[in-house]
Amino acid sequence: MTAIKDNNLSASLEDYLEAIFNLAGASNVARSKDIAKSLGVARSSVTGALRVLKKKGLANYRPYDYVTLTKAGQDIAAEVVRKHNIITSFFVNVLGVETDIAQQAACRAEHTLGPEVISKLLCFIGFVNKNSKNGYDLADEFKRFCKSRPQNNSFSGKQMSSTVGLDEVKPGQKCKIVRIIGRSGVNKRIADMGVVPGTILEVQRVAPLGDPIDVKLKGYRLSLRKEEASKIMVELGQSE
Amino acid sequence: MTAIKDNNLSASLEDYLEAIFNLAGASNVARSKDIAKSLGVARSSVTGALRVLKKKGLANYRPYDYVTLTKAGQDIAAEVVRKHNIITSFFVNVLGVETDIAQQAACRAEHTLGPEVISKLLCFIGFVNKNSKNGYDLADEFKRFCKSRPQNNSFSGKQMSSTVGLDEVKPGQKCKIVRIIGRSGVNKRIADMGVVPGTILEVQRVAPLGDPIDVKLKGYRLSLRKEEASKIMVELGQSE
DNA sequence: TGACAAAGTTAGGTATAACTAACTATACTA
DNA sequence: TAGTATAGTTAGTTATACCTAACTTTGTCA
Repeated sequence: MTAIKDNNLSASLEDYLEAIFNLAGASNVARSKDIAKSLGVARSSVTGALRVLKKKGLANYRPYDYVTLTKAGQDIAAEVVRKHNIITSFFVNVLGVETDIAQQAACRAEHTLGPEVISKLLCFIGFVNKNSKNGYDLADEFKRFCKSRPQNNSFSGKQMSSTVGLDEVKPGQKCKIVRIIGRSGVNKRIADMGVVPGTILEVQRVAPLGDPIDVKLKGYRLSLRKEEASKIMVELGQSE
Repeated sequence: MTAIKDNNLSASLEDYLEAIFNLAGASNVARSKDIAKSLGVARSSVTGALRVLKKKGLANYRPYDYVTLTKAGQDIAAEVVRKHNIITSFFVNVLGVETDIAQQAACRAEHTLGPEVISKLLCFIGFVNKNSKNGYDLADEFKRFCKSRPQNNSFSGKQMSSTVGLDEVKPGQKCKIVRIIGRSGVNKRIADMGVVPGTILEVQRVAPLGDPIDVKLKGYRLSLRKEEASKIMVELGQSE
């Protein structure tokens, strides 16, 4: 039970670590102003973050002094940078995403992809490179493939049933009742009026604040309160 | 200037939307308890999130009532689910990551990958599938490639110079001074004592609280305060 | 050396997103 | 139909991570 290494750094703190690591570069030193600029935050936010990093033993920080990373801080920062580079490299070299868009996406994704995915990604980049040397350039081949079918946006995975509440239907639209939600009391009242699943109805008029809503069904008119209408789930686009 | 659609949903709210969308499934209705369970949060947190989603016009919510998504909410949820599926599919089918790890990673990454990356990813999955039909199974080939070189963890992108403050060096270790940070006053004082970049020194004793630190350099001993030592950046692993 | 600008800090405030504990509404069941 | 279990809400607290405005420290230069 002796102080297990607490690796649970927030994405924000990892960003600070990475920024300091990158700024340190040649001089091993980062200045608060530059950290603030590179992360696009106020100077005072940097002060706060540095206090936390110091408390976690990742940065050497004393007020009004230069900032350096401890060994532990450097290790984490190096890992973040490594992830960042792997992800960017994949986006740019394999997927062919534009460099600055890839950079931004990588910066956001680097905190969320775990070691399994990262190592596979690294391996995959190696695979693509090796293949490219063997005469079959995968990245190139993929680029050609992309051009041949530019807009293939069909990957829904789930059949989108466009079911909405009756309170969202606009005047003039026809729809079919799919299901009625709600407690027995209200439910029964409107069921008595012929409002049951399967019924096709047409919205005729919606009052300014959406209450009440006038609908036509089975030849007669009905005025529903918005609260009731929201409980009647309907399917749009009924031609008849 | 008429109310431009505010698409800036937090990752947390997108998660709620996705959970409601998935729970709704057959019945078009989600219950607070189930949302809480599927996201692993307290029931009261769901109430709070639902209030926000209602205010943004994404969910139909009234206290003690069932929850449904508005058309707008459904659209966003469907997009999140779509992303989720694309990312998971890529992780599992192309990279060969284990399904539940891929699910978790996808769930975290789905909020951070923008449309460019997602569309490329989608396209890439199509590319891999097509290739697999043409006799060259890319995913399979990659799996074999992975096995042939299991531990290829070299992707640093940046030369890791293991430079730390002298205050982090343990007794007995030798190191070389790389750089001295700090204001002229202190800087000059220790420079006069022979502490200049390039010097190799050995840490002899560190007092209990890390202050002072006794070092040996150029044949004589020196006692440094921790504050001073932290400003002396050194490179570890000097054999001589 | 003393005034000034730049860098850094503090204080105080906001928003998000979670929690626990206590309360209230709803639904079920005898 | 009364009592109770469950679901849902409110109130109050915590932690993160940002902000602005005002203050302090530091370094430079005339």
